[in-house]
Amino acid sequence: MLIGSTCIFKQDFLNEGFPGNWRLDILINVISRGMRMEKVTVRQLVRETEAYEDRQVTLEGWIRNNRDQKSFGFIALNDGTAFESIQIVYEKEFLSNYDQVAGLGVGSAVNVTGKLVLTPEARQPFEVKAGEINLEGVSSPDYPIQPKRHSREFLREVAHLRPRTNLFSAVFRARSMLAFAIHQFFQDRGFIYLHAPIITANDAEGAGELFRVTNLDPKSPPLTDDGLVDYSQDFFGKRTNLTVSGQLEAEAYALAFKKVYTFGPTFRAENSNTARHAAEFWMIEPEIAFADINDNMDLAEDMIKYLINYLLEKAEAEMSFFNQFVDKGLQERLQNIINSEFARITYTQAIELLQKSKDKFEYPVDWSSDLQTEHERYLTEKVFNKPVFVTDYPKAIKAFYMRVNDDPKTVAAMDLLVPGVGEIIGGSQREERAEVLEQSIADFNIDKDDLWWYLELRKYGGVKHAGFGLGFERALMYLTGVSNIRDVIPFPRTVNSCEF
RNA sequence: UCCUCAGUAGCUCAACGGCAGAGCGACCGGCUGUUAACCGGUAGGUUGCAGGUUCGAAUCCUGCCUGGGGAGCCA
Repeated sequence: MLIGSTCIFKQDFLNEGFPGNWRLDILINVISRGMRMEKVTVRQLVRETEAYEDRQVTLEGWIRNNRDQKSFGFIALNDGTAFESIQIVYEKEFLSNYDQVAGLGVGSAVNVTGKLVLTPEARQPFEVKAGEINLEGVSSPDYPIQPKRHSREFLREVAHLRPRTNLFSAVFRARSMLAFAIHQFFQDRGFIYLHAPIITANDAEGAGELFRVTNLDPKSPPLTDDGLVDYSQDFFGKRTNLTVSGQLEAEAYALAFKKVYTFGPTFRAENSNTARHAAEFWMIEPEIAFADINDNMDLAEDMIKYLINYLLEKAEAEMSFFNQFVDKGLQERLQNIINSEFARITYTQAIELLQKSKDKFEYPVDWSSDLQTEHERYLTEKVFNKPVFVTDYPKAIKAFYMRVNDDPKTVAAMDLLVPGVGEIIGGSQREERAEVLEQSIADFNIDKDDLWWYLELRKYGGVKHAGFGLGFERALMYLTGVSNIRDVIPFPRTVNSCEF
């Protein structure tokens, strides 16, 4: 305790600056702060247990569980800095407010000072013997999170409290780490992080239904002579919406920085009600110049493997929790993926595989229509049992900007399918030839005036380039085994649901 | 949007045409090392909403609402 407090004293002293005129009140203040117990986090205690052995520590956190007996009791304390909770032992003999502490309910916030002792015989490796427990914030008896299993559906209704459960503590710690890993991966490889606009007038891509952005009066918007809403009088002087993709902007920056990535929120107003769709989600969109579809797949494969590796290494407690309680066999499966090559097949080969299959499909398999979920699952789960790139789809079922192959019925598209989640990445080599691109824009009935700048990229030093979009939440689902996208977003926004 | 299943105590569920119940949680008490502690007791209900059938409806029928699973759309 003395060693610890001496340390704090010096630290505080330096932070305060050296007082020019010594005043008693300041001196007392500084000394009393220095005399306080060393404030630590659960994370520190779990990671450097030996360093704190037999030392006095002060913890602040929330009660996960409180069991009292006649003259002693146990608190499971969690402060959110680590997945683990710490056992606090308190005894009537040493605690003046024993009865108050014994009566504290789950969810209450306390400040605990006590000695860390190793408990090699017990289920937990160490515990803190409390000398003092002070109430920071009481929790009412109707606190909905109990020390027992709750359904995910119920926890979604208390999304403001669910991060205090084991599952969501692990999920959102993993989410944070995964976001960091994405930046690490690209930054290490010389990519420039691009903030693509959130508000855009570009609705030509057809990636999804749009959320309109306007500040016109919804009751009486200005009208044109035709009786339509006159968006020329709107804030931006034209129709605008929330972004459905930063890809087109990313292409412009790739043709300046060579390698860029976006990582930000994306909005789609699709009326889709599934476990893997949300109206607001995050997307990562790398774009690389002087690169073709194979470079694109190499990048995607490296990235997925990097992300898996990162979480397995840095989120050990969380990953083993997922493995035990969410998805048995998760760790083994992920380990296998790191060590295996992703399969790569063309759409045409995929169709052949499906046609040869003995499995009966609800939807017919024929060249020219898109692969159904059941087809994708068959390929990635039954044929390969690992991630599969499917490339070179028919032109008609893919987006206008994808590069037309020499055949010329197909385009250089690539989707990455993974077991359990389905499509996790969609990407392509982009059409860099101005005249071919203009033809595609015409074929898709898009007004080329809207894309004048996009076309100019082909006019001024346009080169072959490629990129893809990774759904951040889908990646997180894949890596944690959590099967509903609503459980990997802090406050999910889906059709008819925007609580919190 | 379509298909499908479900909605009963704070939570998880039982009762399936005849007295609305259990476990956990809450509250009160007991217990000298608990760890989703244990033991005893108490309270807690407009059975999602509206209508219908019936002597009688949580239970059967119709509509609506909400949620789960699947499909489409996609990341």
